[in-house]
Amino acid sequence: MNISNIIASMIQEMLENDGYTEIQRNELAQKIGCVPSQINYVISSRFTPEHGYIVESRRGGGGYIKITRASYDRNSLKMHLINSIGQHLSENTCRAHLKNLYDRDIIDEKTVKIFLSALTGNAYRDIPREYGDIIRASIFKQMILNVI
Amino acid sequence: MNISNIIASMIQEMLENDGYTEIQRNELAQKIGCVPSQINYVISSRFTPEHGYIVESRRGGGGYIKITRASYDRNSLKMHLINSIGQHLSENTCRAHLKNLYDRDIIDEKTVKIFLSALTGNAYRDIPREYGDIIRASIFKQMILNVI
DNA sequence: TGTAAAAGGTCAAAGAAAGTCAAAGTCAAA
DNA sequence: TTTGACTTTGACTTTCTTTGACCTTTTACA
Repeated sequence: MNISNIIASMIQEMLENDGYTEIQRNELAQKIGCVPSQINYVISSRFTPEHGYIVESRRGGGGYIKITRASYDRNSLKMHLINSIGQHLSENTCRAHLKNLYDRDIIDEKTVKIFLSALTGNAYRDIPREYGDIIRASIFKQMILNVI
Repeated sequence: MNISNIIASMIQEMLENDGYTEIQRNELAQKIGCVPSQINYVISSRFTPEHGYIVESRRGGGGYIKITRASYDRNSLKMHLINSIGQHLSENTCRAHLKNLYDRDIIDEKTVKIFLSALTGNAYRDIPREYGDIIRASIFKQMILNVI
């Protein structure tokens, strides 16, 4: 059993109660006996949106890392979808996904509108296409987790 | 919990009644047990116009710091907000705006979550900050118009 | 009127977390 | 045995907080 797995299962355990936990990075690292940055490694390799987690953090005095498990129960379609999207997402593919979700009655019209206002349009015109597609992919996944 | 958060929630509490409070900086600092300038820090990091507050003060004998929660109607607030955002929008400023909208009951908790998932998080860390701020500004405005 | 006292304001340094990145290590599969 | 994915490590960076020395404005009153 490597250290990363141990860290991961510790975090899992903390999440057990209510799918939510707040950790102090340095404190946890010390308790486990690893370098602090390994906590980051574990989080970024095992607690990603693809895995169904939302991570927030704050630096400075009183800083923390907050991990939330998005409720899976709904439909694994959500996870499927998220996992099917790579690092990039074009506007067209994005629209296709949304149409699909709408057709299946997974999201309503208003929600489509919200998604579209965040994922298409002028917003993306002012920066290189490359970056637009990266950010669109990332936002899309995050929104699927949070909104649906 | 760090001291700044404690100070902030004390001020929040004082504002609760009628969205208005007047404090004595030194007195408050003494009561809390911090240096007076920390009060300034808290005010300038958490009670800004972006957060929806107006702060006035006066020095000398009988001096004070007056904090008021600004109140506008929905529509002018919306327009004001959109106009106040330029080409760039940092994550922190964005959060401040959202907190403000939430505090004023203009958007509910779920909507905050939707906004946050579109406007913050790892999505923006994979591309140069410059572009992230541009696209955040753009999406934010678009979402304000479409969602609220 | 001029000066001391009483506020509040500013700023930069030090401290406290978390984040990033790349180099080095491990290990199993081809 | 080489390769490539995954881990481990640590130096360096960024962000947020705490502290204190010094500054400015206002008032009181000799």
